[in-house]
Amino acid sequence: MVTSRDVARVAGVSQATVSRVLSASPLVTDETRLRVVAAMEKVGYTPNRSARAMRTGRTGTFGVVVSDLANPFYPQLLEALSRALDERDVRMTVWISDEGRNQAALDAIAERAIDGVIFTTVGEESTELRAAIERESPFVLVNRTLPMLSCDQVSSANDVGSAMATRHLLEQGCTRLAYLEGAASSTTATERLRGFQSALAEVDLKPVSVTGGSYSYESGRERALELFNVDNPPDGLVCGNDIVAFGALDAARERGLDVPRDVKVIGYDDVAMASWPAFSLSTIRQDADLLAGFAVDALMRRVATPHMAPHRTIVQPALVRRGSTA
Amino acid sequence: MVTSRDVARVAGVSQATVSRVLSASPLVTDETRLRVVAAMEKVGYTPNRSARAMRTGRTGTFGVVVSDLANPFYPQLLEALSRALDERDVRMTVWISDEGRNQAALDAIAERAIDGVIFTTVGEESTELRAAIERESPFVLVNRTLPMLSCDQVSSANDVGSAMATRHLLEQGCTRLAYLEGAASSTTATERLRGFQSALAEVDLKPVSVTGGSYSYESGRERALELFNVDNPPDGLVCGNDIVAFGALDAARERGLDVPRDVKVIGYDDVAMASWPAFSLSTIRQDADLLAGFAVDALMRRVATPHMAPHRTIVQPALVRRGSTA
DNA sequence: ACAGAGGATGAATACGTAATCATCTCTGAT
DNA sequence: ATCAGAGATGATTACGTATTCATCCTCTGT
Repeated sequence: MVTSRDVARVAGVSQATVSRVLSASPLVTDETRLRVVAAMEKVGYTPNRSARAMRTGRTGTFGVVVSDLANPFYPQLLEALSRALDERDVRMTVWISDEGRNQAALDAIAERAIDGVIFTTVGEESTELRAAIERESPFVLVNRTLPMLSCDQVSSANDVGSAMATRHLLEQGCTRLAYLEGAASSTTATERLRGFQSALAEVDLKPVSVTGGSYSYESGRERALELFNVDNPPDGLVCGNDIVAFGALDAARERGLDVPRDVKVIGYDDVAMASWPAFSLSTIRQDADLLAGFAVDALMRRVATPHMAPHRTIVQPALVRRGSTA
Repeated sequence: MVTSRDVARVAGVSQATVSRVLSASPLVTDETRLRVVAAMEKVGYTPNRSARAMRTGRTGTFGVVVSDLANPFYPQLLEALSRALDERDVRMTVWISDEGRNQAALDAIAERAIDGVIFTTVGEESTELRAAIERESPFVLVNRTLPMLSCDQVSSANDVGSAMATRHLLEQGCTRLAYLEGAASSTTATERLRGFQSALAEVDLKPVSVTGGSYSYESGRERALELFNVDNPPDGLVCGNDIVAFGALDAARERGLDVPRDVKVIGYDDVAMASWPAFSLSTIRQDADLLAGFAVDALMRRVATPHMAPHRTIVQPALVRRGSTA
């Protein structure tokens, strides 16, 4: 392995000077800087991140915990986070799992393997997060909110978005609306449900049905099939997310219902598939790049200033009109 | 920060003994081991990975480079890799991008930020990989093969799988087969095309059409629409992967063609969506967990034994019959 | 011309761990 | 009873970098 000492020897300077060149210190003559850079080139030097990490206490790596890659929104968000981190020259260590990897990522902070972590999913119960706050482990929630938890959070205005979706269906003439909630344990689900209910309350309407389930295709399909079985079925379905909506669309197709004539369907997220002609799903767009950028910035600030007061960032969603409602 | 020295002081032993306990050395009495473990517990000790990495030269982290998360097969593969690495107590640093992040991951090896890297996508041109071999940077190709490159590779038998798909359509009575190739730059695409051609040659048939494109929904849809425009359109479509097949299915739907009566469609990968009733796509299953497990094992061996002769592992795919061909 | 300031560099050290080497104790065989 | 050898532990060092402290040199203002 070629070290900064080797570079120093070749350049005829001390190791300290090489280090100064690496950190772009102004205390180095242009002339020696050039000599050092040339020496680095010549000996093929690459700084050792492990050594640097030990010395500085910073690894230049953030953790990202993501669950349920089966929902295309998460790959999309992961990609956005990758881009955002890349732009800031930070590496990304990822934990994927249905549940319980939160602790693994927090342990990695304690082990000094990463500088902080971005959680894209957390349940209501968050004992380990409270402990992390105590311990001052830097972390940020993105896409999920826990109002009672005093930490940095970045999310989209789920209630606003869901209300937009609901009003859109009302404007399109729907009168019998059903809500297909996502996983009850997730905060996005409850927020979106609240938006639906408040939009209905504005016009003094009651929902035909509100069902709980999971954020999955199967869950959406099964619940929609149930809904279409009753006498006076709903003419509009507001879905917890796009995947649930895809299931609902297929259920309508199976029942021989025409979308949007017989029943209108709207989702949430605007995943890439929503624009496929097979679905042409109206939905609420969440700007993953925006969420990711805010999350990364928040975490960088948190790492730099541990005692900063927690900050909450809320991104506004947007309605995307497609064939499923028009 | 609490260090192994703190533990040593509390336990009344030397730092060396604490280190020995950490590495489960047999040279420690059960009695002192217990005392040390108790001290760790008491002071809340966590080993510092950065320091350990500097000392041992191993980070306990592998890199994974993945492109095109829009194709659900990759999230699936990424999740499988995450599982495989997790089981072996190795962390996973991820680079996501259309292209060109290969170099970033290889740089991370040079910087001692990771021990090795798993590439899930590589193009034919691989100058940087040749350089990596020269430099003895440990890496493994999974899901892509480069026969001319002397490195560890894990892939499924794409030609075999594609031939299986083709024979299946022939058995189902198709006589006018078209092939919708994936990205010509990818080795999987050319291998799968070869399997298609050889299966047709077995029965002395010529393809109606072979078109190049990308591994995307749009590419599949557009090419299928073209195919359905001619006088005597194909009655079977063999697609480069499932996403292309989804596009083809939607094209058929748009044209009012019944699947599988008018045209049969088969994909490749068996992503989760393929089993959705909306598609019910027959396809060739690749066992992502198997690929991931082999890839991780190969990389661990490569890291442990740099001069080991390169090894190639090939996993057999399996036919999955669904509605699109029956 | 000289003192003092500040700019540029080198020497030395610390980060936390694993591993080597040295030391000591105890057991068992002669 | 003595000694060899193994087992258990402690002292010390090295990993590669960033940073502090010390040193030297040059330039400026009087």
